[in-house]
Amino acid sequence: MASRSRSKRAVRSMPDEGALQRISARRSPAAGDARSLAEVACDEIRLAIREGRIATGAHLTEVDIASWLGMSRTPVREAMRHLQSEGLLLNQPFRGALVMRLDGEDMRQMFAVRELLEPAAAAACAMRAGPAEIAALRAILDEEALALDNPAALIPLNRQFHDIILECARNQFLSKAIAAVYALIPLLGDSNLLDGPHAREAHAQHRAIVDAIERRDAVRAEAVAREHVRHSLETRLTRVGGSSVEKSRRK
Amino acid sequence: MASRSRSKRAVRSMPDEGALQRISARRSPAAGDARSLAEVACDEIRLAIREGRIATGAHLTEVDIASWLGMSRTPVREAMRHLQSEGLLLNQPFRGALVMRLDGEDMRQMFAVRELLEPAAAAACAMRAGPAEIAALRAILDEEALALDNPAALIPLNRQFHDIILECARNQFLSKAIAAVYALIPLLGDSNLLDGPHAREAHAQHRAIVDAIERRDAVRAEAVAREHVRHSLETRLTRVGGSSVEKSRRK
DNA sequence: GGCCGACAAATTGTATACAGTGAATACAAT
DNA sequence: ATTGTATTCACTGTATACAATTTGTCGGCC
Repeated sequence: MASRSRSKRAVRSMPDEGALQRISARRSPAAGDARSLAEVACDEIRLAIREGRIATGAHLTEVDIASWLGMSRTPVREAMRHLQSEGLLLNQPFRGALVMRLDGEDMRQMFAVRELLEPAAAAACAMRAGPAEIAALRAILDEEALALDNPAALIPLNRQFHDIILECARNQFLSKAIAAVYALIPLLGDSNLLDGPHAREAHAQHRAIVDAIERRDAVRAEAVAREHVRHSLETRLTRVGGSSVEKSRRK
Repeated sequence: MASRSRSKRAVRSMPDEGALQRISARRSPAAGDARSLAEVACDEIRLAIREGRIATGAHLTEVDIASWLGMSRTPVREAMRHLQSEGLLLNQPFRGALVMRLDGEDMRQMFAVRELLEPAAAAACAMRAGPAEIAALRAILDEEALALDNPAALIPLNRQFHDIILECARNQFLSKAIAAVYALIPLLGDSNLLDGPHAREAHAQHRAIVDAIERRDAVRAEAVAREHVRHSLETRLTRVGGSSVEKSRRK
């Protein structure tokens, strides 16, 4: 009935003028940015999804994003295509893109695969790690120990920890497979590490994994890594169950 | 306008003129193609790599591909970006892209991960398969049996077989992870199914997998699938060892 | 009142122009 | 001859204009 005068159905999820100004401050010509606008767009969109500024299920169009980020459609298009191939966005041929949304079943599927891959990475790492890698892991552990109640610091540390193990496994296909799964983590919302008890338990498991790696105990590393993934899923599930978040039924 | 013969200059490591003509016949105005040029470009490049018309290690530029396929740089660029994210091409920021090449170690890594994922898919399928899926698998088996010496028919059947199992596993993340690994298969060169004995053994294993699935014997399905992957790697390795090793053709 | 076709709006798909980057090359100075 | 510097060149990164396509809406017709 109401004639569509504007193209802003997803208005509430789009950052407005304030954010726009903040972002497009990137335009300094002399700065050695070295990142293409497409990469910037990709990261911005991903971040906005992770932080909930763009809601899951929202409808995105190239021009909206382009004007939001203050660039032309070309790099935005490239970024959206990339996010589509990652699975974060769902392409609709002439109608824009939808931000994918995951339900509890999807989450279970994700963790089932992680439970397959991450223990394998830990085991491979245990067989290949050299002194340098073990030292790097220990350094992360120490930093984690000091940041257990500081999620903002803990989250990148956690990522580094898993990256080192993955790199140490020296299997590009394992890395690719895990990356394909991790790509959808921004859709899960807040990190588990915001939860203090979970962070402590996760840190203890990290320590156990490094201990096993240092002893070249691949079996133990694999087992602890599997437990680590399981624990992560449990925390997710209890957090969802405990909070008031309910699945919205609207299509 | 869309003239089909454009300036075909500076074709260095490109397919020859025959291929060029064959491809650019795509511009029929009435055809309900429904595929974007970017998708066409993506498929053409992938196919050319798989068939060896574009050598691994070759240097590709957007303009070369664009003039080869008779389209503008925009869809070509999109396709190349996609192939880069798949890992088939290696991007060099302002200098084009290289066709990735895999050595024996890479191949071992790939099969190590497949040995992790495909058995899991078979097991999940064994737990979830309904009559329809089992019938579909049996139909494929029958067709395979008739085409054991016809690789051109066998190859798509093989893909369908694995696709059905994967879909039946009903885990989008497992699918994504396997897809990430499979994406680099075009770099491996000729299919194992060109080898008669291998094709027969693979068919027997397929049959054993379906039998296990039908009996809901997840453990057995998993074991046979693992053996299937191992056998595939062995064939690859012996073929490489036996045939002319053309590793260092060019730097 | 409901169905059907044409028109209009919105959005993507594609082409192309132009600017920026980094390597190769030519040239001058030592 | 060698090295340092300027120029050129091929290529990508980005913006923008235009074509194609889908969908929703409005009017007419049964």
